[in-house]
Amino acid sequence: MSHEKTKMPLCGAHEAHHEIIDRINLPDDEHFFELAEFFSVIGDSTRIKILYLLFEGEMCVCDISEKLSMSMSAISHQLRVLKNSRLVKYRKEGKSVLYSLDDDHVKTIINMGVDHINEH
Amino acid sequence: MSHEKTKMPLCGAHEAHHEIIDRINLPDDEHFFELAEFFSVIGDSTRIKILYLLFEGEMCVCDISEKLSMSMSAISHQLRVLKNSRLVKYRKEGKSVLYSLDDDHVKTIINMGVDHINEH
DNA sequence: ACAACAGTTGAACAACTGTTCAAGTGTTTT
DNA sequence: AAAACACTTGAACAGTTGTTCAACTGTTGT
Repeated sequence: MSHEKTKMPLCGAHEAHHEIIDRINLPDDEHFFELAEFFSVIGDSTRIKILYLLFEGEMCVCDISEKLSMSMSAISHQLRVLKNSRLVKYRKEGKSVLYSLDDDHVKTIINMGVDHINEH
Repeated sequence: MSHEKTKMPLCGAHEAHHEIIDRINLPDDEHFFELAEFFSVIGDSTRIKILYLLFEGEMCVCDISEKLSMSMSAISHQLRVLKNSRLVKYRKEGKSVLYSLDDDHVKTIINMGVDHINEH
């Protein structure tokens, strides 16, 4: 018992635990980085507001800007982030650029976030 | 009707589009703030790694620290964030503090994030 | 009682993020 | 051609975030 103590590289916790822990194989860092990046994108209130608006249908930058009482520049910057994460797509129509959701189940993910908050 | 729609200016002069937009009622800022805060918490790779480990069962700070090759202090700081968001709970056992998931459907939410990434 | 252990905490600091501002593109109207 | 419009872009700036460091609490072992 006292001999094993020096061998144990981790805390003096139960060996049964360690056998379980050592068996856990985590994905590589790239996986976690991409996952974290995705959740960070919807982890900003401005971007969630934009997504909420786009739940109703496609919309131009000008309208989003007006509806959220923010500058077009600020909205444009955030739309680029959403676009880069494939949450949003766009099409040009004359002077306007019409944005819409690129992915239907983003709505589902956000609603699960709403559920989590409402449960507490 | 459909031909006119494509040529119709969306901002400024014409009001047809505005009538639709004006009807949209967004929740108040507090709702968006809480939602964004929740997604920000799982929008960090260290915290997602911790959650992945806790998917396998309860674990002490020391083990998480060792498994992720990070200082106990760094892990402890992040566990506090997860605890404050009710994603994680803990119980004390001697010198150790054993952390575990507080909420089962966090796993579901993260898996939806994985799906989103894999689709692109 | 003392030392080692497991973990927490606050301050400090570098890295990152979101908004603003000013200048730019391209399209439409006059 | 020129002006107005609907955006986009890069730089700058303040505010936020994650990790480290050092000091601390409380428990266990000798």
